[in-house]
Amino acid sequence: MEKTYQPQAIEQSWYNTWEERGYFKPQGGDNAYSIMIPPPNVTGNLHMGHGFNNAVMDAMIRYHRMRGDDTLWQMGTDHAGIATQMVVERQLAAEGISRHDLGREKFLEKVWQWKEQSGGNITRQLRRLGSSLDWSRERFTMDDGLSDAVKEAFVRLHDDGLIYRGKRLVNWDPKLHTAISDVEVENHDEKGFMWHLRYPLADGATTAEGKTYLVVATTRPETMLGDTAVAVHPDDERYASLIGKEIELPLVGRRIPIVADDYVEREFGTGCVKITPAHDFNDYEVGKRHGMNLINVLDKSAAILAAAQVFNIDGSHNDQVDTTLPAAYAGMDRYVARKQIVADLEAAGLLDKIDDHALKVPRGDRSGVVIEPWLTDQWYVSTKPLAEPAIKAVEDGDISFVPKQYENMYFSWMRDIQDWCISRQLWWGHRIPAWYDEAGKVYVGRNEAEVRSKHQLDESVVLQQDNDVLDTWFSSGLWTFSTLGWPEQTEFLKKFHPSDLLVTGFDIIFFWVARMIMMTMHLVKDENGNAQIPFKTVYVHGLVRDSQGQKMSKSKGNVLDPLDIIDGIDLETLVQKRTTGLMRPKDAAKIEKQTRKEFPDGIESFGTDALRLTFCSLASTGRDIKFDMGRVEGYRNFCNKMWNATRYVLMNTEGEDCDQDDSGNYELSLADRWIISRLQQAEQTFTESLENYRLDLATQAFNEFFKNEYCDWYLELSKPILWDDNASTAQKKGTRRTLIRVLEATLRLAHPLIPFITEEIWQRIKPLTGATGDTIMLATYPIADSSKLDPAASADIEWLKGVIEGIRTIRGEMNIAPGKHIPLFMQHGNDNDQRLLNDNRQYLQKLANIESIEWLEPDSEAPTSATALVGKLEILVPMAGLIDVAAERARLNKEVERLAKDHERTAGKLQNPKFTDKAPAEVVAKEQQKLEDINAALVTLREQLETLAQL
RNA sequence: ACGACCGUAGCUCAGUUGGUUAGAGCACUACCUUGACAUGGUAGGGGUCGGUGGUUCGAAUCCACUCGGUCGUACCA
Repeated sequence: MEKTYQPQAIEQSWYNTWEERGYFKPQGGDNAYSIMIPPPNVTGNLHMGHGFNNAVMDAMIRYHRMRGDDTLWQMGTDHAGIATQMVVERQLAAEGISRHDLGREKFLEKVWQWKEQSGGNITRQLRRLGSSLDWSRERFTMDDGLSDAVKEAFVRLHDDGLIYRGKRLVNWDPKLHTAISDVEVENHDEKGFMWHLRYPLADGATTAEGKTYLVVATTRPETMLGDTAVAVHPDDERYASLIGKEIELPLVGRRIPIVADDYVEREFGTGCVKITPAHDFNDYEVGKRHGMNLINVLDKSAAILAAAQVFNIDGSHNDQVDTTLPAAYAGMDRYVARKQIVADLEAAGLLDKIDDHALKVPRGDRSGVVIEPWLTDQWYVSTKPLAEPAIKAVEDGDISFVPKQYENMYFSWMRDIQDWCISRQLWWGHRIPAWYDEAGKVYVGRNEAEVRSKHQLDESVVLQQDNDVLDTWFSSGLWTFSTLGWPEQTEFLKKFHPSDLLVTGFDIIFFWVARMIMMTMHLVKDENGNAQIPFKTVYVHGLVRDSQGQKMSKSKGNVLDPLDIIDGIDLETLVQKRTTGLMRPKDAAKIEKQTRKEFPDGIESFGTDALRLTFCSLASTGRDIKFDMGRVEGYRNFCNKMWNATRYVLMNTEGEDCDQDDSGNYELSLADRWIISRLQQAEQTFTESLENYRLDLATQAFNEFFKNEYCDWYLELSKPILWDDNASTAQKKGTRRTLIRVLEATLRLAHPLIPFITEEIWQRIKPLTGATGDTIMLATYPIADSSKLDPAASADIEWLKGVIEGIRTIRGEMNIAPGKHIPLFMQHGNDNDQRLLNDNRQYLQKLANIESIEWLEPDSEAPTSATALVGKLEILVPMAGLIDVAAERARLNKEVERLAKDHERTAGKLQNPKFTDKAPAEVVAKEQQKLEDINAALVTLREQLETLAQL
């Protein structure tokens, strides 16, 4: 074996081997276990979130696969409507072509071409993480099967009265010309203004103060063209007499009423609010309460219309209201119009004042432009009826969240769920299966032929399919079952649905998790006709943040690419990567500076296993994690330790009889029995931790066992036997057998977390272990065997450790070279101590570099020594020529001081009758024992100090 | 403003139902190239567990208040 661990040399080739040999396919026993991957965006690139959730999912998948379950990790990607369309549009734009030049059909061909060429990026990257996904069943939300599922779902929901079309306010992106969802809107703090406008009262009315106008405050003066009322608080005495009177809307000349609504805050501004139901979500609600019209004054690009469009609150067309708008603003962009309108109001003496005002501005995350609440015809899913069973499924525990507190988040959202706008004005996506006749009547069906036959429409009726596509989340909502072949009742659907585990971030509980639950429960039934859930457990993980706790983002330039941690990256390349393609190029200098400061030498290559171990170690309670590169390095070093421990084991077992043929005739030493016992405990803890989704505790248990027990102690304890010419063949065989078999079991135990190094080592040691099988991936998962627990061996080893540590402490603090062989005395021990000495003399001499050990009778004179205590047993290192008296006294004094403090605390407790009366007897007994031990130790140490004082 | 979560060593994090001297990794100090490993070993230093008050024989752990941080919803014209 190479002298150091080199992940680059092993990881990719093992992955290729696994995939080629079909190990990722379901192939276990009767018990099915499945996870559906949250479909990554096909335009996407790997980020730390993927790294994190794949580490978790793959750990669970590999664990269950090794447990013998029929295990499916379903792979697939989603088509990411807007993102993909924009990528291809950008490409076309470089050639000077717009999608409209091409037309819909041709454009979609281009998108598919792009997908074939570039859509595999993310899937290649996921392979680098070691994820054991079933690639043979990979799906894509736009493939034929999933598209059929989408149509089927749409039609069924429509037939069940749960999908409808309506005119509503939506988040409209005036650049991309589509509705977008709330998650695609980012609210930024920006500086703006509050314009105070004077709205003249009609019919000579005056305010209580005698003014002929009301002052309304607004951040969006241009929307005043669409005002339908001014609202005041019903209890506001200042305006009580004006309620029901009218305003003459400036510039427009339309009359609008003054209404009372308790939405208005009396204290804010002037207490008068202009109401524009067609351009503001809050105003829309006010408008609904007062039966106002919706007056839309903006076109799809957010420019002012030549004439307003007026609708009744139910969305129907209204031809009663005058649609005249001032001609001067027609065609002006909203911000140009804003300037002009303010200027015109000022000229008319209607501008009261302008204040600075900080506000949240909603911007489209793709386009960066300010989102406009805009009135459009859209398709909606009626969510209330779907939410009810979905809430119940979680209440009843059919679905549970880990950690549990996320259930509250789920409930609170589901309780006031809004109808879901599912249409998008894009070309790339699932086209809505609805057709219109020339009169505008809509028919829904799986295809045009079905629509015609269902509604008896012959060829003479011209049908036109809806131009819009469905929200990408609509197809994602079907993910757990559409990927398994629904609406066909496939074997896979029967076997693997409901899935077992969903691993996802809390930020999409609403947008994805909740919708999956609703869609699945409505559409998928079991044999008994009962609603099926999509998954039993939702594991919610936190966000991966940078080392400062900042959210990682391209614009902050603090993004880490998991592949750069795996492969390493030099500083210049990293700087370049972080500073290209920025939304604001002027940030480049700052980002460069901060990158050079944080990674002066770039990033080392740590390998996938170290990265995965880091994610697992941080995966505790669903909280955000600050990514710490130091930890990756630590785990890389840990892998190196595994590598080198293996070299030691191989060095001592290759070509030897390790009982690989199960011939027996071996003898287990104390150390062998102890490490085997300890292994059972590690297996127990590790498995329990996995079952509870505490990968951090599993990681900890593994490290603790492998490094602190197996490497630090067991390997050392094996040396005195293996290197002892007098040791018997049976003893050596027993030790070799234990060395190799414990290592082998440990590899299987840890394989779900660190697949590559465990496979590499397993293959190398396999012939010596008697293990069979072609891969550790499909080897049996270790299960703790309580019959192998050996408390007696553990107690003996604890004694041995205590003695050795006592000697090492003396050496360390007294500056005795570790290699110097020293004599040792023991005194005042009991029979057990004496037995232990006799049994373990050889271990002690070898591990503590002792030249001789002498057991002193209680009454015999001991040489002046440095002392360590193991229980009552005194470990004496003679000082002659080795130890400075003053130093030893200082050391003992420190120890006495510590014990004295402890004594005081413990004695105090025991003297307190409240404690002795009320505390459980075993706790009291424990304290008593402790006090005795402290007393004994103090007596011994003080005697020693006396002795030293007399020198 | 409301709700959730968090605050433990210089840094990143554990700490199960209250019960020895509050742990790990990284960083730090000293010593050590010894026949698996310097991507290492051994020993060591470092914490009044954000603060205050309470419950309790006993609180990092439970309760109340408070300060600070993160996130979500509402932050409104």
